[in-house]
Amino acid sequence: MPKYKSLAKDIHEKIKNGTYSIKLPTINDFVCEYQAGRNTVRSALDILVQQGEIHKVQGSGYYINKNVNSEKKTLNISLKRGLTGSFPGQQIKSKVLELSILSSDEKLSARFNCSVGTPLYFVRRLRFIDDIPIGIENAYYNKRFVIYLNEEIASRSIFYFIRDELMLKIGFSDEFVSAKCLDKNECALLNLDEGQPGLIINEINYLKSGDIFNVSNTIYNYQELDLYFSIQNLN
Amino acid sequence: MPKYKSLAKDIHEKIKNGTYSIKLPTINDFVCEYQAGRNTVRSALDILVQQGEIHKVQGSGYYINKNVNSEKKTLNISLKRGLTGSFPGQQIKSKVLELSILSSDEKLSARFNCSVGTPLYFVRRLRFIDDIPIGIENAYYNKRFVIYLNEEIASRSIFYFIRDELMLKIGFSDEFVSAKCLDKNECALLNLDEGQPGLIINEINYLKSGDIFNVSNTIYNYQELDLYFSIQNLN
DNA sequence: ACACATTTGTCCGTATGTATC
DNA sequence: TGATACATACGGACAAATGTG
Repeated sequence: MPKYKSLAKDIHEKIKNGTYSIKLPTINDFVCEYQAGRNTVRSALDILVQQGEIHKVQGSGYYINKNVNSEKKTLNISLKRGLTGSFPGQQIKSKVLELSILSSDEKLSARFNCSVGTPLYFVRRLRFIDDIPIGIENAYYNKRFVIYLNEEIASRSIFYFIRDELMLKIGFSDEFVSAKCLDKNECALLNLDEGQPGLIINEINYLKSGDIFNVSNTIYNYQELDLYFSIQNLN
Repeated sequence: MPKYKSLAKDIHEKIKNGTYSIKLPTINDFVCEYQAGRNTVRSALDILVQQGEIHKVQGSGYYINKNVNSEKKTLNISLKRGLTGSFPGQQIKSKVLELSILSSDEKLSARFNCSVGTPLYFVRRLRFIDDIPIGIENAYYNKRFVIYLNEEIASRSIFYFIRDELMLKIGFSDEFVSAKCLDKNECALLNLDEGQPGLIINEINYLKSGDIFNVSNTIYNYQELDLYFSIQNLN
């Protein structure tokens, strides 16, 4: 792990520990503490800025963000850790509704940027946080990269399997968020009355190589979950 | 404007022009072309990466992202330009449903991180793209920073007014996305049948100073709009 | 399979600009 | 006004990944 990432991790831990109250030490303080260069410390802090954990004010310093409390659970999507990594204290379970291998058709190939006929895994899961149904995930994985999957893996964390077992290097993702009216079956799975809405995320996940390894559509339970992310103005 | 931002702007224009096909010139090419340092060019390209316009592959180069086409209009929220800046070709109109000054209560003060009684503008607008009702925006502005507003300004772009006339420096924002069932009135405003859902964004907007100048809740027309953003994996 | 060139990633140091306090 | 702290910009060295032959 590069130095700036391990710095970011360490500073993140200290923030969670309550080591700092509101204001972080200055860059120079960190430079001394960690025996690192200024730019390295800046890179580390920028990670935490991107993740919505802190913000910076020129001429003043770095400050810990207050977290706005919602009645619902809040999924910080910029963390890119999947449910399992996003709710560490809580019990994440997944009921595998379907797991199959199929051939990519025209439409999927367009999304995957692969040729028609490419073998894909299809996984449909009902996901729970502390036994509350939180989302219905329909995911396709390009078998060229995700060479193996089974029900046991899918019932735990596909994300960790891909990252830590298959050792794939996850790069970036395109996220499309929308809403829709759910059908009878979807409502039943999420324990919702008929005609209720769902919060939809369509995701295209890329490896660091730029290849797409996963395309998914997840219907989240709007009564239980909020999405959160922080945006830095680049104008 | 700093050099890396003007570089980013220039490269962005060239991408839109079709100057490059898929792969961008190398960093070194840009270093020569713009007489800039390597890190400056990297900073410029990183802006475009953040905005989901390009991606990079170590050892290989920078590549233009394919844009996935949706049937709906797509709002790239990481651009932080408001509707007016996000749909440049199209006609943005806003019908001001309410504009008033009020005193911050307990709940608003918690969100604004200000004391109870602080004067706030409240603006409720129905927003249109090419005469299609696209969203209902309920926004509060801290009068301490947004010292003036009127209906004429609100019917155009509050965002540009704040940035270009009031010269406030917009920093970052917290975004909370959810869905809900709309009530009769909300559906009527958005030309939806009763009982239809809405895509909700709750926003807290900060200045570069770290002060909150705006808190808003917008109900988007789920039939017309998708949200888009790109996420870089920082693990 | 291997070596090599290319290209991006990380890290350091330094100087100067700009905003805050 | 001066001191502090972050922002921008440049240059150089080496690491790591990719692509080629």
